[in-house]
Amino acid sequence: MDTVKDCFDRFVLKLRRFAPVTDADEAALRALPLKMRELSATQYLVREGQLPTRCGIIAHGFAYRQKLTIEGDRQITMVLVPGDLLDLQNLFLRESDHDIQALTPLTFAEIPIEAIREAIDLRPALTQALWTDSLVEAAVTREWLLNVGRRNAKTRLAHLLCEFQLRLESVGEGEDSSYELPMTQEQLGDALGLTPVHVNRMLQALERDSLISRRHRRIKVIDWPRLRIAGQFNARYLHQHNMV
Amino acid sequence: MDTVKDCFDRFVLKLRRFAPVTDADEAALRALPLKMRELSATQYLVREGQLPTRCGIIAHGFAYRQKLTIEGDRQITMVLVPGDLLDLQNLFLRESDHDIQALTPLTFAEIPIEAIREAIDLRPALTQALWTDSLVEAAVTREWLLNVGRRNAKTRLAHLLCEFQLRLESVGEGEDSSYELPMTQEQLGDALGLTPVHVNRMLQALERDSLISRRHRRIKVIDWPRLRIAGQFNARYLHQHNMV
DNA sequence: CCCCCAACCTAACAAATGTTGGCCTGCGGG
DNA sequence: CCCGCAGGCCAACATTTGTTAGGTTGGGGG
Repeated sequence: MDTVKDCFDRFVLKLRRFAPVTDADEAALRALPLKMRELSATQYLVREGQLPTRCGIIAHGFAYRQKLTIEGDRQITMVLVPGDLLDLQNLFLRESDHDIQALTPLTFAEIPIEAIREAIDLRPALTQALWTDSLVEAAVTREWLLNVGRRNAKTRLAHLLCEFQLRLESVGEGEDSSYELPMTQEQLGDALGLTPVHVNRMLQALERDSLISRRHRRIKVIDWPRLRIAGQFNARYLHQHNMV
Repeated sequence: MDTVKDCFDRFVLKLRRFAPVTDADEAALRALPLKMRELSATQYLVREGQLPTRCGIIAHGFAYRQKLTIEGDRQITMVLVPGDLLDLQNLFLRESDHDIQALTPLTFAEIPIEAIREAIDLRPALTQALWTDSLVEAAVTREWLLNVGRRNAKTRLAHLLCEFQLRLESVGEGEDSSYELPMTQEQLGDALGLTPVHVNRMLQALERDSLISRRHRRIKVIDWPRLRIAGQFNARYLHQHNMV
């Protein structure tokens, strides 16, 4: 299997949802100098305060962005899936304002920031595609803020599960309404602003309501329509049909 | 007084914190076709689901981005101050995923999206400046997510007050450590994921601790160092020294 | 093959924050 | 000049979510 190809296939597939990408643009992306790298779970890709000079695209595995309070409480602000850009923001921002950490064993293509900068200078379509990607990420973060700020624990969790289902399906990782959710309940809590104990209670509640079933860490969505309602889920913020 | 000049002075001042903007770039911005518009408080600039075709820059007054749950609970995801872009994301995203609403009477320069698109096609420096601006906005949203998800009510409120102080100072609206905070306690609650009753309690707590004083809606920061500590405030996420 | 540890689960209790309802105040409009 | 009403304030009580602590389980490493 060709990891580099997988990586760019997913990446380009995603960009084409958001912006026009011609075959020539795609070729330019695939021609970028890169080095495939691997990390084991929990390793850091970027730490807050660092000045990174590379950018990554996930081929396999998951990662997440997190921020810490002074007391060490953690908020996960985004989960990154295959095809996602790891640290595009460092194209223009000097210091990273958050950590990026591997959630599972991770394979990614590492590209020098300078190479990306040259590519977008030459190809306005790539500027549009990447910029749009960062705008969509901001939209997802806004939705998470609504989720954490204004929805109760059960709704919040259901919403997150809906989002994963859609995002994983869209990169071909979710089969017949079930998917591997490689997060501990503690990490789910850190994404939702809840304690692991309460995440556990709410997972059981969703299971009791026959919205999902669980086996180890595989989530199976049993009743998508009702899960959607339970999570007040409206996919607009994912902007997946931006190019219609 | 020249409102258009005020508006662009602040706007360019802000961009120069983030990205190199030459005098020629600045001239190109100032040459954009625009129409000054005014709105009264509570009027909407953009509604979720709309396809806006214009972009605004605030000259005077405040606005905010908000999202609503199905039940009508509101989360304010960002407060916009003079010099801020009102809806740049609509440069590339079709449907707006949130509302933008005036918080106070508002004066802003309205620019057709097409004109901005042409300007950035001609001038890569403007692409960088505006893109960076949207990255900083995303960074602020991430910090708010941390704030709402992982900090207690008092810390959260103190953090928000610190952020306002800095952002207002940086556009010349905060004098001698006090500023007009034109938000009701209900709106503060909607920004913090709290009820107005609890915002009231926490404002009183901060006042009792002699960190701030209040007179109507004017906030005076009495003890900035201690307010910073109380709010666990670290300004890194504002990226105000990106160009150093 | 077994051991060990991380993750999961559970329950009793504690605390933070929300809810309700009512009163007070000041300001803008008639 | 007064009236009405939005915003602020307050207190009693309700609820959600957090805390602590301990027991259970399953899979990877030795």
